[in-house]
Order: sequence, then C-alpha cells, then structure tokens
Amino acid sequence: MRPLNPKSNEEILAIAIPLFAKSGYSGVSMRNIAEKVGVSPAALYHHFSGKETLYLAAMTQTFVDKAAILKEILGSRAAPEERLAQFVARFCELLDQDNDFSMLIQREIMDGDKSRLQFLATEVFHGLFQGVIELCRELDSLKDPYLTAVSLIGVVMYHFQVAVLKPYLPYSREHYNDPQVVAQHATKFILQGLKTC
Amino acid sequence: MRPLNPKSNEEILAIAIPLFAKSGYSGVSMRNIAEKVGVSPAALYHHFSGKETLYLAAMTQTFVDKAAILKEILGSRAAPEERLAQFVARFCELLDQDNDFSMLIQREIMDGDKSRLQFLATEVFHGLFQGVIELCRELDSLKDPYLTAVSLIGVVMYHFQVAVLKPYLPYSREHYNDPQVVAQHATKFILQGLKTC
DNA sequence: ATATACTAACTTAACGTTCGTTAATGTAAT
DNA sequence: ATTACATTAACGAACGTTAAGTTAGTATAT
Repeated sequence: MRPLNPKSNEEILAIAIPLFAKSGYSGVSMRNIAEKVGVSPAALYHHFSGKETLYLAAMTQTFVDKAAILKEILGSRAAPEERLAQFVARFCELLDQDNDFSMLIQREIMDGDKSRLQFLATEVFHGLFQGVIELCRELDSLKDPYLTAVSLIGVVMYHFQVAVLKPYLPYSREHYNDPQVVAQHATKFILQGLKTC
Repeated sequence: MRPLNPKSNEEILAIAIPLFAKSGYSGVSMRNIAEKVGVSPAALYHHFSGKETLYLAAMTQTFVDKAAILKEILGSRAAPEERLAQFVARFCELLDQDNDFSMLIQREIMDGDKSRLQFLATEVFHGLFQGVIELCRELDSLKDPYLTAVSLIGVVMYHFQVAVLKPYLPYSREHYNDPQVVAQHATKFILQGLKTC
C-alpha cells in the first residue's frame, strides 16, 4: 500500500541525528533508526543510498545549520569586550539548547577520517574560528591569537562537555548547569584570568 | 598445543586500550582485538569473561594509572602560581604523551552509563578536581572555585582534543602542537586572561 | 469520464557477513 | 594426571543491504 503518511528525508534525519549523537556511527543500526522513525529498515534505502550516506547527511544538516548561527553570533559590532560577552552568552545558550551539536562535533573529531575532518574544519569551524581569532586580536594584540582562540572556545565548550559528569563531582551545585551562570563566569575568566588585578 | 608465548592480561589490555580509544566500544570487535594480540578470539575468554569485562578492565587500568600521576602533579608545595605553572606543564606533557588517555575519558563521558560515569568521577576526577579547586581558591578566593576549576582543566584539555583538527584550521602552525608551547600559553591565559593589566 | 500506465513510498523476506560467545578438543609444562 | 592456555568449529543473533511485490496517488491517452 502507498503510505498515508510518507516520511521525508528531513523527518528521518531529525530522528537519526540524536541517535548518532548519543551512540555514534557504529552504535546505531539502520534497524534502530527505522524503528524509531516508524518504518521498515528497507524504507530508509529509498531515501538514502546507505548508512554512510545517511550519517553524512545527518552531519551536514547539523553542522550547516549551526554554522549559520555561529557566524551570526560573531557579527555584532559592539566594542570588543561587549562582543566577547555576547558571543560567550549566545554560545552557551546554543550548547545548552542543542546537546546533539557538541556531541556530534566530538564524535567527528574522534571518529572522522581525513576528508570528514576537513569538511568539519572548513564548513563549521573555519568561519567561527576566524571570527574568534579576530576578536582575540582586538582584545589583546600581544598574545598569540590562535592559541588564545582555542583556549577561549575550550573554556566555553568544556563546561558543557563535562556536564554529564558534574553530578558526581565534589562541590557540585544545581545552578552550575545554568547557561547564563556559565556564560558569566566564562566571560570573566577569559577577560581577567585568575589574578585579581 | 600449549602456546610457547602465553599472553598475560596486561599484554591483552595493552593492545585493547588503544583500539577502544580509537574506535570506541562498539567500533571494536573481539575478533579485532584477538587478531592484533595474535591469538584466536576464543582465547580472550580465558582471560576475560566477556567484552564488557575486557572493556572495563581497559578503562580501569588506564584511569587508575593516570590518576596516580595526576595526583602526584598536584602534590608540589610551591607557591600557588608556581604550582599552577608546574601543574599545567605536566598535564600538557601527559596529554601529549598518552593520546589514548584523553580519548578514553571523552568516550566514557559520551558513552558511559550512570555507574561507569560514577566510577570515572570518583576514581579519576575526584582527587584531581579537589586539588585543582583548592589551587583555584588559593589563587583567587573571590571567584567560584568550582567553575574556575572546570575552566582551567578545559583550557588545557581542549588544546589536545582539537589537535587532530588543527592542520585544517586557518593560521595553524607546527609549533602549536608542542606541549611546552601550549603549557606556557595556557598558564598565562589562566593567570591573566585576555586583558593586559 | 474512464481506462491505462507510471511512479513514489513503502512492505516482507531473504542474502551473506560479522558479531559475541560457547563447546569440545588439544598440547606442553608442572 | 592435572592444569594453564590455547585451538577449531559452531551457535544464534544482529548487521547492512537487496530483491520482489504491493498499493495509493498522478499523469496521460482515449
């Protein structure tokens, strides 16, 4: 029978993305995805030519979507310090809202082959990174802007990477999961460091 | 025949650890491990009762080994700022030498169930974290030491997490992979932040 | 307007492969 | 003779994938 509610590629990807984010490429089977979509495994091959293709489509969709948001974040024309605060705040929001995003990036960094890494670097990180480097240069022209940019991004992302570990760590408190709290802390940390001056 | 060169549990783990680090739990099969060890798949079951057990043994071995090193790193009795510099330097060395370590941590954070996360948090991070928190408190008693500790660790670890991506990023240079260069940058970044003051 | 062909979106069933694991067996050293 | 450490062979389950068939809607021809 022709289905009454045919599934679009987008609907399938919307199911597949969180699955891949949570369990990785080899941790998710076509049957897993099909079941969650509510369709037979074979039906997936009508939309995508194979598992690898489906996975790449999921990656592309996630990254291209987010790259636009990230670039927009850096577009503000405020003073450098204000721009940093805004960038960190929105970056935290984004990471807090879409848990899949940072997980997929991590998975690609760990599992991706050369060509996929290159794709990730050029399509997602390149624009973001260049913007952050520029911002770092404006904030402190004496420090190496490349290393500073990595540190800056690392400070923000790491808080969300270890979020799942936080409940088991000493001195953990509920409000450490609030993206606003994290953003405020990260901004100060990046600008002033540890030394009260 | 009885083998002329019987394999010990440690030899098997020494092979399995980098495999799990590179491809994750579901990305490595018992046959993969057996082949690399130079033994039949069934032989592994003489040493470990199953894949899950082997994996947990690999995790435990890696983490308990490193936890000792990490605790030692924090044991110095120098002045706080000097202690920070030493800690960051040795942390960078460690991450640079043993690539498997940070990868396995990341995999556990992403794939681990509750009990495994708890194990990771208590056995590996708890001691380290408490030491870093203490250090942060000494360096700046006004900032939230918990959040500061996460940021501090994040700054250092992130440089090694994205190492594989660096060649494809703009302005990348060879010496950014030198752990001493990273350590020096990170120490300054953590202490002073971006604002020249 | 009705019959016909075509197509998109699925289904069920099965393919060969690989998976984790076990049973039965063998051999060299103690 | 027993034991420690392996082997080969096989189990059922799950894997990615494909072949063949079914049906509801669309397009075309009469």
